[in-house]
Amino acid sequence: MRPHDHGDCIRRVLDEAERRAAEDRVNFTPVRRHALEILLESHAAMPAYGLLKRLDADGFGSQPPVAYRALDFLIEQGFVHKVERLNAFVACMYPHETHTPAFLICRNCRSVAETCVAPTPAALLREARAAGFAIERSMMEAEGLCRDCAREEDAPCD
Amino acid sequence: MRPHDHGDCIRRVLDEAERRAAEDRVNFTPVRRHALEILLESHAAMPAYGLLKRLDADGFGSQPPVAYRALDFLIEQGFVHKVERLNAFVACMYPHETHTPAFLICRNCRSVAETCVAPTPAALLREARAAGFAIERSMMEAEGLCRDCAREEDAPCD
DNA sequence: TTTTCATAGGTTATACTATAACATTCCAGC
DNA sequence: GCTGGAATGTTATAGTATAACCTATGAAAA
Repeated sequence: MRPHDHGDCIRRVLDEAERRAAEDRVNFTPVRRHALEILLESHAAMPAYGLLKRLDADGFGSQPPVAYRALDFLIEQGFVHKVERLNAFVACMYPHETHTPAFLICRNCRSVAETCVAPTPAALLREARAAGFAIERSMMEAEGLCRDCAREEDAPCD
Repeated sequence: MRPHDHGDCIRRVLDEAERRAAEDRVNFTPVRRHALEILLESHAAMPAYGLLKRLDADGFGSQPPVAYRALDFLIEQGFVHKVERLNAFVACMYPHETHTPAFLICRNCRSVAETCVAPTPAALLREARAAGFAIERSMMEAEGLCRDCAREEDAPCD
């Protein structure tokens, strides 16, 4: 993850979510908003039960559906993505555009970088068309080493 | 899924797996082989506990590690892929080449078509390079409607 | 106003997915 | 025959997700 003003990051996404929710007339309730805030705290993926623990600590209830319902809503609205490889969730960094999420997942520090690629890669579209398959959603996930962790592995004093 | 001779399909993949296992001097034991045979029976993705049930019925043991160990081996060897979206497993249709699996997952019949696309899409590679991220593996999964199910949805007598 | 309906949230229970940890067996190579 | 590694057997438990049913709230219809 490149250094950046994370406060800005949070505000920008939260404002955009607020705006979009109002525009779409969907109910951005306190528990939903707070779930998004929690996910925005870091760029690492958070498991549902990690989110639940935080929601519980903040007085929103302790049962799994509390977390899963908030996540369902946030994903539906495109504010959050599920990282399938990790069974974990990250706030979307590009809530202003519909897109196919593509993740770079660090196997060392579990950080997740969301990158901006085309909605669906042309090669896959071609294959789908040839097979008569109608793509509705797609996703890409890559695993490897982020810049920082690669540096560490190189270090002689590992 | 296009009509095809599924017997051929199975034999081809099984032979190739056998050959590769011998070549790589890995131990293609009965339970591992049988797990692959079970997964090859259909192009739908099978959950680990579905596989386990089948293995148990065929006398290979009833405890989860039985299935997960076989799957670990088969995935390691590239004979099987995990479909993350479904938490389920499919036999690889291209065991003779190292590749990035790309799946077309039908939301209706759960069939999974593995398509042949480039190892990692150029756009993602570019993004990764820009972020200083070293990709080690990647995958793509698309959800939608397969040819057959699309036909059904169109049907007036739905 | 009262009814009605849809949406959100509370609560309990349970199903599904995956791995840790340790014991045992078997075989290859010394 | 001993030794060490790989595979398997077995028990227990951790982690992920949803079903089902109930209550509250509020806006729209009657």
